[in-house]
Amino acid sequence: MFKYTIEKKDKHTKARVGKLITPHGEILTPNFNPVGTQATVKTLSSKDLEDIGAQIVLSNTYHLSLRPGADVIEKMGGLGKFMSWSGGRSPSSPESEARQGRIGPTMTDSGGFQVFSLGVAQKKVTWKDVHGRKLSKFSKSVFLDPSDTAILLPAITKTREEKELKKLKEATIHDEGVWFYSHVDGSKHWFDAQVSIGLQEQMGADLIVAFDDHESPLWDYELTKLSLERTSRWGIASLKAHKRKDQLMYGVVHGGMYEDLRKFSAGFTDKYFPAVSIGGSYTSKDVLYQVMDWCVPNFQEDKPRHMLGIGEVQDLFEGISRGMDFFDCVAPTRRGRHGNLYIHPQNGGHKENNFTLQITNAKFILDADPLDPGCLCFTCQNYTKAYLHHLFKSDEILGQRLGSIHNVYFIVNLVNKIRESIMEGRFAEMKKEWLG
RNA sequence: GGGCUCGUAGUGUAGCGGCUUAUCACGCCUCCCUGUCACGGAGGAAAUCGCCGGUUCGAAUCCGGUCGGGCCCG
Repeated sequence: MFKYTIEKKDKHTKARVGKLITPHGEILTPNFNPVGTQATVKTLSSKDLEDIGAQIVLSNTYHLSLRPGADVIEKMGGLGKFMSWSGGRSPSSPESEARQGRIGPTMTDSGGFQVFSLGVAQKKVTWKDVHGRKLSKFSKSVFLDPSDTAILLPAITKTREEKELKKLKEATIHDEGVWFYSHVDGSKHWFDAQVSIGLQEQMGADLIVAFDDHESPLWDYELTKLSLERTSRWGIASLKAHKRKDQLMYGVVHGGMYEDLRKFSAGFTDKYFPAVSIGGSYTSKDVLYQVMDWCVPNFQEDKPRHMLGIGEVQDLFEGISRGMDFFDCVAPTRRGRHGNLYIHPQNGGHKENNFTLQITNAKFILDADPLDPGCLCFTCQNYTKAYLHHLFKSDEILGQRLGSIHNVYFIVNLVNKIRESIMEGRFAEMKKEWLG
């Protein structure tokens, strides 16, 4: 039902091109998965995603189980059918092929990360460098002190004052799972491996993720080790709970920034799971790349490798060159909605600006050029920077949509071009052109 | 002709003798966003309080004049 084959390996790096066959179509790697947390990639229709060339969409078990409920998605024919996702255009199939009724590949995240990102990570911390300057990267990565308990804020608290006045509800992590409070209505819920996998089986995505515990990068070795032990235990429990054979399950590597924990976790995950992923939060890009360097040598060649939550331009190059196959990230859509739009190196993109420009800047008021000259996306083919600037300054919905179309197109096709460069033996060259 | 009102950043406003180096909102400028609670988060610039003159130790705040807007009575 699933088959992963390596088609081509790069001579100078660990980069590789592969093909994953799933029940709902094949996916070429390296591959970027747009994130559609609530069964929608915000502002984009399934037709938009097809036109962009996306091959798979990632949704979230936590969000969908709270609303509309995994049972609703099951009754509506599963995640792909529910969102009318017909999949990307296969290079081998003709443009005119009818898409009616076809369902494309989907993936769900386990919900483990949300226990962290909506709970443990809620306390605000600003990272500073050795000179006391605020770090531009990861400055929003917020982590609780190990002694604090996790907090979830009910959505019914609308203003900051209300939030402060409301009694904050704690989420508590136990050996077997997590109690947490819904951000939708404040109701109490239990998540563990059996629950997460059961929900993911109901929703029916092709690729699913084992239920994992997420360490804070601020935690010391002992706390991180305890967290990793939970992840390992929950991973095995996830495998035991998993019945459907038409779903491929990723195990998740953890261990924070500790070499021996990461190496152990990578080997452990590779030993038990048919597919491997790397999870975590990272205080810098250096740590992120170091973690991948530790993990990858412990993975077997022929298993799909997913880099959870990662997908900025530089990180895609560094991840692919280290042998990672799949990436997902909210950056293209979130940046797209906030007017932070990707541009190629020849148009001013570089590492320092994350290959983006801020379209709301006043210098674009009368700019008659396309956003990213040379880009073939719908936005760049039809609109000027001046118009995009106006849309964002006016808070018009079309701005968010055109920004998202461009950003997702940019990243999906950047990875597609990287894949081609590996096939043609010029990946290192392309990486140098982009990163210098 | 007489009377009453109002005049504070781009806009709308708070303050009505020392607690204000003048409040708040929007707007403006810039930065940030890595398994999305997110049209979100952070920072910044910008007003000699219509003008002139008094009273006072001290005036955006009180008084007089003046200019401008609005209203009322003849």
